[in-house]
Amino acid sequence: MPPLSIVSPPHWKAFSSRRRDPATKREAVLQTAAELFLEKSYTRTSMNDVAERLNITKPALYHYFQNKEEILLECYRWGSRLIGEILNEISAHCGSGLEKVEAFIYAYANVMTVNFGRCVMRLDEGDLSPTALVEVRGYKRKIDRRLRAFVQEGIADGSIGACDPKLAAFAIAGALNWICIWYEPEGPLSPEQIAAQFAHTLTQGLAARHRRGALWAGVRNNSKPGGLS
Amino acid sequence: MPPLSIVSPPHWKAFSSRRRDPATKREAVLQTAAELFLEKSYTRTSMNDVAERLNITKPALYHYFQNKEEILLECYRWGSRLIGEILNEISAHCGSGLEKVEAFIYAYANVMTVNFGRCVMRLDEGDLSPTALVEVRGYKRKIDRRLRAFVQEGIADGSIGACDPKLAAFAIAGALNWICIWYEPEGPLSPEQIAAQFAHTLTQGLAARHRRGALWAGVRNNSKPGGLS
Amino acid sequence: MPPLSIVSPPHWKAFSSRRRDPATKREAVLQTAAELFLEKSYTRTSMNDVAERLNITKPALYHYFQNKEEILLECYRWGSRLIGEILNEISAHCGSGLEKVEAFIYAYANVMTVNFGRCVMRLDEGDLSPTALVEVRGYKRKIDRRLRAFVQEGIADGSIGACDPKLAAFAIAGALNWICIWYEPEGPLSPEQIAAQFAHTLTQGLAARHRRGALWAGVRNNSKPGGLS
Amino acid sequence: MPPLSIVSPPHWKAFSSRRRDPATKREAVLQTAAELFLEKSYTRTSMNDVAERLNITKPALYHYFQNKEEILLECYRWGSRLIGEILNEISAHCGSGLEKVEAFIYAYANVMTVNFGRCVMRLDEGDLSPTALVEVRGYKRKIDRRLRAFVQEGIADGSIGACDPKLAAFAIAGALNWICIWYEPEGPLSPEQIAAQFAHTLTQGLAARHRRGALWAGVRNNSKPGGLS
DNA sequence: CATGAATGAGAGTTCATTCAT
DNA sequence: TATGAATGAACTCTCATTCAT
Repeated sequence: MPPLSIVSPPHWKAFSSRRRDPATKREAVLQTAAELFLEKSYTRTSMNDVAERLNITKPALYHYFQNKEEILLECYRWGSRLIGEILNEISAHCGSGLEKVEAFIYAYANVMTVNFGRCVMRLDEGDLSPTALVEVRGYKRKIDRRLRAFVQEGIADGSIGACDPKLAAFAIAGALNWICIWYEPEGPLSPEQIAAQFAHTLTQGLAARHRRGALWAGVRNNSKPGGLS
Repeated sequence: MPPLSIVSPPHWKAFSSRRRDPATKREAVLQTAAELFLEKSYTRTSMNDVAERLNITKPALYHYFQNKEEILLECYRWGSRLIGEILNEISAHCGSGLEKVEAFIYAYANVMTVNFGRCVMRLDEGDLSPTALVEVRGYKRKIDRRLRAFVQEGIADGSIGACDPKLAAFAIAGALNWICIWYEPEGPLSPEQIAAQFAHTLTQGLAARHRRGALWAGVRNNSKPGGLS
Repeated sequence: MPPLSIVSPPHWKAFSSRRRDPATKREAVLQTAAELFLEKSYTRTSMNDVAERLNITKPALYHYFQNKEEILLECYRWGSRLIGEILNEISAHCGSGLEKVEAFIYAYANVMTVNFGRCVMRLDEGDLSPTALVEVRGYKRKIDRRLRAFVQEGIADGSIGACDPKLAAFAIAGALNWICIWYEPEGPLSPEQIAAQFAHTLTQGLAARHRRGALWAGVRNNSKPGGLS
Repeated sequence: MPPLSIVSPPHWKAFSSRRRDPATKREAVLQTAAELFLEKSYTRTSMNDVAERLNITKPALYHYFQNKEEILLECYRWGSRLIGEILNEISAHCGSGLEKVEAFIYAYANVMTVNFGRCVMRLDEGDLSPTALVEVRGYKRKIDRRLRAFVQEGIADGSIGACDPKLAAFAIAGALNWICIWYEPEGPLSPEQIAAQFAHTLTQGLAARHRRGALWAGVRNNSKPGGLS
């Protein structure tokens, strides 16, 4: 849907006609809710807000979702599915561990600029009921595990230097997840720009790569942070 | 639990006697509130919750703070002060740009495991009033600017490879800020372990540095946090 | 109590059915609130009190009014409208300045025995927010100005003796406004009786008109309210 | 105390020295409270407000008064005493009923510009407990009865035209009591100006006295407050 | 005596949710 | 089917009043 990716119709249009696919309407609710949740947080978004933006009445929402939390949960599910698909594709197509990690960074950075993707990492898990929390934590753990597996692969095949895969994955995931907090759709940075530099910075590091031997080794030692509280 | 005896006394002890330093009590409120805000989020933490944990009544809190938001704002201020101090020390003592960034990562990772530090980055800005929001945004912008300045210094002095300093700072800050979301005080990872690997990973990158001697590999291995799940 | 059957039904009847003109319900709320505000003052009247008297729950009130103050403000508006209409009619129909003032006294005294009219002058302006206060002060000033204009007309056309119109208007308004403080609907004085004597006393004064012909005496006699306790 | 009538010392000075007549302090509390009650109403005046303006602590107030209501009640008593004295003086010294009424209007209008006097008529009786209410109502009734008696005297001695004394007293009292609502100490109207015109308007009426000689016109002119906007 | 600290009761308001039509 | 109306529970905050020192 290339043209739609630029200007998609407002979600409430899905409700303009009586005869409309209920699934479409459900999705419209979801899209609108995700929007609002990201704008104002789940707690500050009232069912009224959602209904208003869709030009429907509040109880109508309860036709499509049992309660507010189900809407939230569906946002998480939708976003997790998006991320899962990325991971599948990467697992299938890419080469070395480092290449997989790089591909992941690139693709994931893009997802973090999409509403449902942002929801997964930006919204507050604490708003979920215990049951739903378990489910969502499951999704997140799975993502983490798969990223970690890429890192481990890389260590094994020598494309990634020795390190603790868990912490490496946390560092990568953190940098990427934080995107969904500072990213602004209307801002100056395009998702691609972000993705590209992040892929580079996280894999190659900040340090200048001088064609160097032992000399630099000493410098690196010195650069170890000492004496900071 | 003898080892816990070095731990500071529970905050509510500050309220056990009527005549006691009000500043101590104020801080006790703040500490307890920060705890709860991190556990359950600001919105889900009621003034009653704070009062209960301190073994006082709700209105007593209003002796020390004008309203709930002031408590929140003070948490932000306290945390921002912590981070500001780190930055000052680094600016004063460190060498090259890369060294500053590394020192920053190390110190900042540690702050992200401390309640007030976590508050700054973990709590939802949206809970602040417009005025307070401006203030807090100011603190955050300042932190970002100073980190970015370190990166620029590094690029200038050749210790950091060419890159967009803004995005580099975002990557670093993201990885670090995310710590305050997954970090658990009782968990298996010590703040130092986290800090050490993050400092390495973010500056040197994941990618293996080829054509390197075994010596370095060993050193890196040693610095790796061991025994992580 | 057959004579009471002409009395309007209790306001809570408006809420007996779920589907009923919302405007009717809004007015019922207003009437009930005005009643209570006059009985117990605005501050001492809780939203619960209003709701209880209407046999509904507190939050239901918020369907019809945004907050407590809006209810208060609407009472002021309603009453001001009543008074404004009086003034319009008088401006249109009456003759000399003195006749206008007399007509005003008569009509106004009656309004001061009606709930909404009483609200305007009896309730405490200090309970209004600054914005609302400006609005209400505007209404009051307008009333004052128009009464003062009648007095000035009277001075100009010779029907009223020389005096400071501002103070004269204050005296008249004061006497009339005070009605809403001592008047009791169930009391022995009918609004008409009050209106009649006030119209006489304020225009003709207390002082006996000595050395006058029978003509004048008779007129005075006729205009005197008879049968007062 | 002529000099004090212009610039009396702030009431909190009574508390500046440890050794001070407790009665003086009590009165200072009363004066301050009356001030605040008139500025913001009894309900909106907190004990804190009173204490703050006196530069003392809240519980100190409870040394001089049992509770907030006692302060209010004392204001009523003080003011009622002032008014009672006026009435006594008039009863003793004046001549005809009309003269007494006129003297009353003059004196009473002045009292209505004094804090304690204003309290009696401006503050909301509803803030009093049932017992106190009975007491205050008693004071008010007494005032009303005495004014009414003057009117009756006037009717009997022919100085006042036939009318219902009760309603006449209400009209006069209303006009006068209302002063305490619109009067501003810093405003352009002096108490004397107000008193003078009110005395005239209420006794002579608004209506021009036709077929009268220049003598009367002149007198009326003199009594008119000049230079009012 | 005087004070800082604390409390209990109650206010207005919001909101997810569910009747009743 | 879909909606306007209604609810109950919860939360923040205020204030007169009273301990404890």
